[in-house]
Amino acid sequence: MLSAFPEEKLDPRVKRTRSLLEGAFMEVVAQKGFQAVSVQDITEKAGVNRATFYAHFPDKYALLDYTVRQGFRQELEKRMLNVCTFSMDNLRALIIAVCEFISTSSSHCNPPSQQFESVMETQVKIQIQELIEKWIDKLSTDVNPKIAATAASWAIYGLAMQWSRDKNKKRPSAEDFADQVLPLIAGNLRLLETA
Amino acid sequence: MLSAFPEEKLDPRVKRTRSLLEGAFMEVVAQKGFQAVSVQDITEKAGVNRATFYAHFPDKYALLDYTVRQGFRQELEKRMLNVCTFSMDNLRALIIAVCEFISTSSSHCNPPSQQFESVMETQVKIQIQELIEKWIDKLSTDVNPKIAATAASWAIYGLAMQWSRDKNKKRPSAEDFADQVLPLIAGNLRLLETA
DNA sequence: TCGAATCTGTTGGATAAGCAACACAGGAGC
DNA sequence: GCTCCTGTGTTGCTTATCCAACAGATTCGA
Repeated sequence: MLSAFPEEKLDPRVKRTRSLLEGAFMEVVAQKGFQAVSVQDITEKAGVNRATFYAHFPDKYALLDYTVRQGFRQELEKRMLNVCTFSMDNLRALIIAVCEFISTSSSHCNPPSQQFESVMETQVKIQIQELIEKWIDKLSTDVNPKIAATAASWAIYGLAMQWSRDKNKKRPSAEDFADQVLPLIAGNLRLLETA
Repeated sequence: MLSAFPEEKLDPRVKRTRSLLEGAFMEVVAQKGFQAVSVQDITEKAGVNRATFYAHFPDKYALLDYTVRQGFRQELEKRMLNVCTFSMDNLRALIIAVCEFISTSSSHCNPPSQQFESVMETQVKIQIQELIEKWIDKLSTDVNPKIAATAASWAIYGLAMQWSRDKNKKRPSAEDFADQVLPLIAGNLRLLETA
């Protein structure tokens, strides 16, 4: 598999350690919430020395960044969105991915702190933007990739956020919601005609 | 917890490595059978360097020893038999433990090789024997601990083996079987009167 | 307000794990 | 016979992790 992310030639020990920290982090955050969690909690649960933690991350905020980033990348990989070109179907799949990632992630942190949501927003938007920018770059269009990708990433995240916060019984499924907003985003990209 | 097995002050790295090897070993053995498995298969699946394997075990047979030993210890710990004294209830629990351990283990190795069963028999009997010897030591009785423990361990293992090979529809549950043979074993220990 | 306790980052030296390379031992096929 | 191939153990050197100890920050209750 030709991944777009070249983080695969790492020392096995490094992979292992980060993965252990990531797993432990998610567990303890689910139990106590992000704020209440200490670095000690994480390393203890992970079976990793505290000094080793600091060799990888400056603090728990950096681990949160890393965890969210990795999580969303996996979400994209799962749907093969990391190895594809632009199409309406893929854009739709991306919107669904964002909706479901936000939904499951935020339900996974009790209580959901401001810190948490802010980091999630930053990291996820960055990756949406990078992906869409790559999509546009591969097309021959006069749209400015950076501009269009920025607009689209903000729009997608905002919409997905609103959807995930919607507690109404009649909230549409992620798929239906994606169908609903798809033309809007596509118009945002000014790509309705080229694809 | 005051465990009878002092393997708890190990460097976290060696615990981790052995546990990874053990897990990978069980997986690949379940897939290909013990004979067909190579050291490479194991280390690859475990994400551990092959040289590291040899730093812990001379070959795959030693890993089999280790895995069986650890597995049975966990079986004992699960039932709290590693931290108790002799009683009929505990003897009964031990018989059940042996039955179920043999049953699940041998169903877990396809094809079940001679090597496999032989190692299992050796390792499990050793541990039954050690446990019973400790039990007897704590009692004030004129029974020779080594002799009695040897006889009991062979008898228990043999009976459990026979039970686990019994493919009859009307095979009793492990509990019923234990009740059935309990007096026999207890007589073997000549402890009917002292407990 | 003052300790006591807990958590945070950081350091130096010890130890385990990783890696690449090697010689060697079967086994398969020609 | 031969070579090719795959797996086995072993080695010297590099790198990551562990550990104990430290000083400073923060929290919390007396």
